[in-house]
Amino acid sequence: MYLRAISFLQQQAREYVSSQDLADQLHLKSPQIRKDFSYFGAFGVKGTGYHVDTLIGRIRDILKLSSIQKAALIGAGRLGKALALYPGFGMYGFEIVEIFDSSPQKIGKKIGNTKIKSINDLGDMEEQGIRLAILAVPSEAAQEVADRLVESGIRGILNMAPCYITVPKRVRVQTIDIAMELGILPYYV
Amino acid sequence: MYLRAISFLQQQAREYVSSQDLADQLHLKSPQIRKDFSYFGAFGVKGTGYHVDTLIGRIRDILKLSSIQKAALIGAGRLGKALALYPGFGMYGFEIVEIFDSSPQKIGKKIGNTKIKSINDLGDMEEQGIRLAILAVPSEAAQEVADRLVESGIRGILNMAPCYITVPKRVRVQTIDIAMELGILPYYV
DNA sequence: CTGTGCTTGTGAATGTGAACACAAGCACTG
DNA sequence: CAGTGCTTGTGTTCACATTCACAAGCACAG
Ligand SMILES: NC(=O)c1ccc[n+]([C@@H]2O[C@H](COP(=O)([O-])OP(=O)(O)OC[C@H]3O[C@@H](n4cnc5c(N)ncnc54)[C@H](O)[C@@H]3O)[C@@H](O)[C@H]2O)c1
Ligand SMILES: NC(=O)c1ccc[n+]([C@@H]2O[C@H](COP(=O)([O-])OP(=O)(O)OC[C@H]3O[C@@H](n4cnc5c(N)ncnc54)[C@H](O)[C@@H]3O)[C@@H](O)[C@H]2O)c1
Repeated sequence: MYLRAISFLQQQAREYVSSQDLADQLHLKSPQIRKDFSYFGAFGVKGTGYHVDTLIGRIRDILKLSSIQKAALIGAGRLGKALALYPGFGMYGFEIVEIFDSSPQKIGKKIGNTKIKSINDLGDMEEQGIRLAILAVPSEAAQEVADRLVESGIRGILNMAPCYITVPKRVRVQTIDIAMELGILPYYV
Repeated sequence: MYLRAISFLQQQAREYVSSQDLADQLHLKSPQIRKDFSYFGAFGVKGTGYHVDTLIGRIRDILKLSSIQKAALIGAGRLGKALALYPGFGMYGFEIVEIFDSSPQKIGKKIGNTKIKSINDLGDMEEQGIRLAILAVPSEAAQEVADRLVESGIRGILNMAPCYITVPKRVRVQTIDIAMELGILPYYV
């Protein structure tokens, strides 16, 4: 969240930012931000604020986003297609290098410059340096595909299906349930 | 989250569920679940668990998801198209009744059964009983469109653009930044 | 109708994160 | 070089959420 906000400031050629500025932008309190940054090691300048470039570098290092991270996309349906063509992953240094699907109609076709391969040709992801996967298959297939991904050496899964998937401890899953997020709104409205 | 998990059990014709069962499924501790449900008012049966149908009804009531909620979609791009055709909103009682875009190439075309209208014909959402909007426009346009939505009487916005938008206090915003969620993974991997 | 086995509901203890308040420090001015 | 204005870093306080532990209660069996 900080990385996104501060990258935005970088684009505007801002050199320094104060905790108060960030707090206003992110709708947080300024001590919160100073405490967080202090855990990274102190590098703010009293009276001036934090050096934007330094801050971005530090956060990227901590999040291990300094080097390009390869990712595989599973499921070339409506959502999968949108994700495959989404340029926003680039900002965090992600690159979708493989797309897999199970549908014979889709295998062999291309999305952008990437050819859709059969899920049966998943192979060894670890060997290819692909540690992340984006899962955009129907809920019913999510667990089965996750199992295959784990077997192939994937270490992190971004799950777009509205269901829990079970994986070994060494694998990290992050689930986004878009409908659920929308479901939060009526309560407050 | 509870609603999703328990709806799943309902589909499997499960009649009762214990806090322990749910805890295992959601990777939580069972007292957490009992505490949460106790805030809703006690209605579990000792020795048996919670009645699935009653629980779902209660949670839907609290979240104001008992009646159908109309929603407008803004932005008929790649993501917008996927969202417009996504059946998963139905589970929470949502229905996308209007689609708006600014591109002359898209206005007038249909996605599913819904015609894409011009953003200039937004009109009065409140009058039409539309209180929610899904925002799937480029980041640069997000704030401007949000302002127009607020003006038209929208009360809740699901923002898919990777940026903060500022709205009056009476309006609630929920932002999903898909790339950011993926950005969390490398740290743990 | 009594005993056994679960499961709930909740007071108390624990853990954790946010907010406050302020000393310390840098920059810039005259 | 002293004075002024901002901003950081952090010890302390506070608030809240999670977890524990256990009495109370229901179902079902014999
Ligand atoms: N469409 C949306 O806007 C949206 C929004 C939120 C969540 N989702 C979720 O994302 C997932 C995909 O949604 P969608 O709308 O793209 O669905 P879709 O039906 O358009 O696409 C699913 C794709 O997955 C492929 N697939 C099915 N089983 C597979 C398997 N075992 N291995 C590999 N590929 C397989 C299908 O061939 C298809 O191409 C679903 O779980 C859905 O709930 C979608
Ligand atoms: N594509 C994805 O998978 C993906 C993933 C995560 C987030 N997002 C975000 O979702 C948003 C949309 O992404 P996309 O890939 O669909 O982009 P897109 O360029 O394909 O579509 C954007 C649509 O918005 C319309 N638009 C532009 N300005 C508008 C305005 N002022 N009023 C109404 N409509 C307007 C455009 O005509 C276009 O149809 C972006 O903010 C993007 O960052 C997309």
